[in-house]
Amino acid sequence: MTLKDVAREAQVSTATVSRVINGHGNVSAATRERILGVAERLRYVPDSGARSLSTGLTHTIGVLLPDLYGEFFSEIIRGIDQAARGRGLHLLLSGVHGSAAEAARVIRALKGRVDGLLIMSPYADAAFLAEHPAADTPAVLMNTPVRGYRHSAFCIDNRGGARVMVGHLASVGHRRIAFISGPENNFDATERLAGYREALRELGLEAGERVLPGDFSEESGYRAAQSLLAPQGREWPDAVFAANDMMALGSLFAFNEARVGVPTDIALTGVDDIPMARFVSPPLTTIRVRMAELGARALERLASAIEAPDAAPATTETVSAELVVRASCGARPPLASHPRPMRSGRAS
Amino acid sequence: MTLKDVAREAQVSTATVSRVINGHGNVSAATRERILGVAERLRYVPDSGARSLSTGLTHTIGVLLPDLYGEFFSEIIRGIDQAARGRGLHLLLSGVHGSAAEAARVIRALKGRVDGLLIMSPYADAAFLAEHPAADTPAVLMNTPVRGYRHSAFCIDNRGGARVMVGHLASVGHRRIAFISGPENNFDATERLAGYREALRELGLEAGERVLPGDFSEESGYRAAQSLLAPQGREWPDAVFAANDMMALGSLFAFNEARVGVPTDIALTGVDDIPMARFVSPPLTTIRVRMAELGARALERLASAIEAPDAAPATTETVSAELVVRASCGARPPLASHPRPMRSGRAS
DNA sequence: ATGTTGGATGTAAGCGCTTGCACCTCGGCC
DNA sequence: GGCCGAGGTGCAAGCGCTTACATCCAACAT
Repeated sequence: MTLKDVAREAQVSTATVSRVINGHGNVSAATRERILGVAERLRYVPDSGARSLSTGLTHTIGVLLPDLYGEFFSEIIRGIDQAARGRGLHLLLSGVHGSAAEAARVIRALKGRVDGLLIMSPYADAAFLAEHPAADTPAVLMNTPVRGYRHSAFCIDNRGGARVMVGHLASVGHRRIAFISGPENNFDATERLAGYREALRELGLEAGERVLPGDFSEESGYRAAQSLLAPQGREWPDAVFAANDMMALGSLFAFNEARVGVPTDIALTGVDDIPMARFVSPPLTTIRVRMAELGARALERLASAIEAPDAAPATTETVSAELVVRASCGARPPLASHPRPMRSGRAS
Repeated sequence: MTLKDVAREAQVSTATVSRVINGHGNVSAATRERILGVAERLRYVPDSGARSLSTGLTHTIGVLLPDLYGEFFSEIIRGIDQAARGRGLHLLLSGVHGSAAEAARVIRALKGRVDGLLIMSPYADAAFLAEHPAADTPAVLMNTPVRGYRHSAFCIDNRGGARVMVGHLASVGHRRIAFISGPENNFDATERLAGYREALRELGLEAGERVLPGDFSEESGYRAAQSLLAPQGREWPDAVFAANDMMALGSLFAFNEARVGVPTDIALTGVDDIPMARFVSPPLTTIRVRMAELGARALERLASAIEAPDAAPATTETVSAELVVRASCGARPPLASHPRPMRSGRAS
């Protein structure tokens, strides 16, 4: 079962077997065949753990995500996996829920098992990274506020996406554009809010600025819309821009309940392009973020950083967000057409 | 940076340092403190790879999934991750796309890096498992047709779920129940079809049996519904039971286009309870499968198999599928109420 | 015939850690 | 006072593999 067994059986040294298994060095054809035969017969499978110890290479990437939940992360993982497969790398996955301390513990536990780290964690700030044991391991950050001190980073262009959306709403004729924000301490959320405000400023629409609290949940979007419609409230805005699609959906239900027409009475848009966005009525105009691409690019970057540790300096790149125009923004008549077919819901 | 460095610095042998780090053996308080201090100062982090080689334990589970795509697998992974975290295990993830050969290659590559395998692959049949190198590694199968030869297995109760659905439709008064099937070589699909047929038989509704081809895609559901409505066709069935929700949605669009009322003219149901199911109009009656639970239970089973290799025999367990009654089956008036709030769409 | 290759193979020293066993040092006991 | 036991520590042999270096030998050049 081990190299040694094969060596003994084939009457050669372990070195020779190792050479054959790895295709290294000079081994005569005869010996090679013999060894291969024995290995086959003994069902020998090399122990990659031992190999890693010896070579210092694990061909494995540690992936730290804040949560393994939902379509969002499944997309990232898919992108990472695809890129990893292309490079013959394995993925050691870890959903980090708790504190910075937990994140640090996980990273420590990965020492000696991974060649590099892909980190997406709210706790992965500069202090954390400087202080903690990731120091000696190549790492790439995903969607963190940290601008690369020594690590490359990939971020979603939340700010740009929000600006594009506001620009689009304005171009369709909406002047008073309200915003339903996300959690206050959330990086994505604050960036989107900032983009919204910037765009209003640039377009001279500050007068219509109105920010409603939200927390990314459908429920909070529902409440935000209700507060907007409250009788004692001000005049309705022309459009509501929710910081994510789930809140936009919540708002949509509130509007439906109140018999407020979307987009006839009020336009509505979101961010994320979740699968449901195209299925609701009216289909939701939103911002699509290529999470799979983000994951794939981050892995590629990490892989090159591992291959050539000091070839390139740490960079911070941005994955562009793209406007997806459907009916809810009023740019098109809300026709009840058949959406384009989706990928199969089940794969097994 | 290594054990040896700490030992030298603290003027003790590596054995003692190892004991302190692992909390083993008898070490005087004084020495322990000194070593801990040095370790801290040197930022020593044990190399878990080396530790694994020495102990033979990796505390890592290899997870083989057919594809890392979509909500379905993200749920399984989440369940696995949660259970793994609870037991202090890491996850080595691998999406296996191609052939049985590729699956075998991946399993070989995992030798020495994992303590056990969680396998979900259409290629993981009995022959594959007997032949291939998983033989010496504890493994648990998920949702495969194989009945445990030496491996435990967890399956979704597709057949039972389908029967429950047919029973429900019948109880609501539908007699002629059509079925849109999934891919022919798909295990889930064939089980659901079998359940449908069994239930019809038991209920004496064979006369209404009608199976339309489908492939789990929305598009195929759309076409199936169209063929059902085709003018030259037979009389419409009372209900259409699609083998998954995506096809049910496709059918729903076809019915909408044809101005066929659901559930007034025709009832419609699916399987999977994808998030969209509750958002469409009318909300879709469906079968919910607890994928996260399946993943979690499979991991628990594997973990105990690893701890006590021959404590329990291989078992095949079934994860129950549960009926979710909404409006599309005609059991309730299709009211446009606000669905219960969903979990946040974004977590970062 | 002797020195020189260079291909084929073996030797053995690690990689960083764990752990059975041996060793030492005491306090306590008869 | 010698013996025992036990806590505290070190020694060294692995775990399974890779790889620099040494070795050997046939073939070849001079």
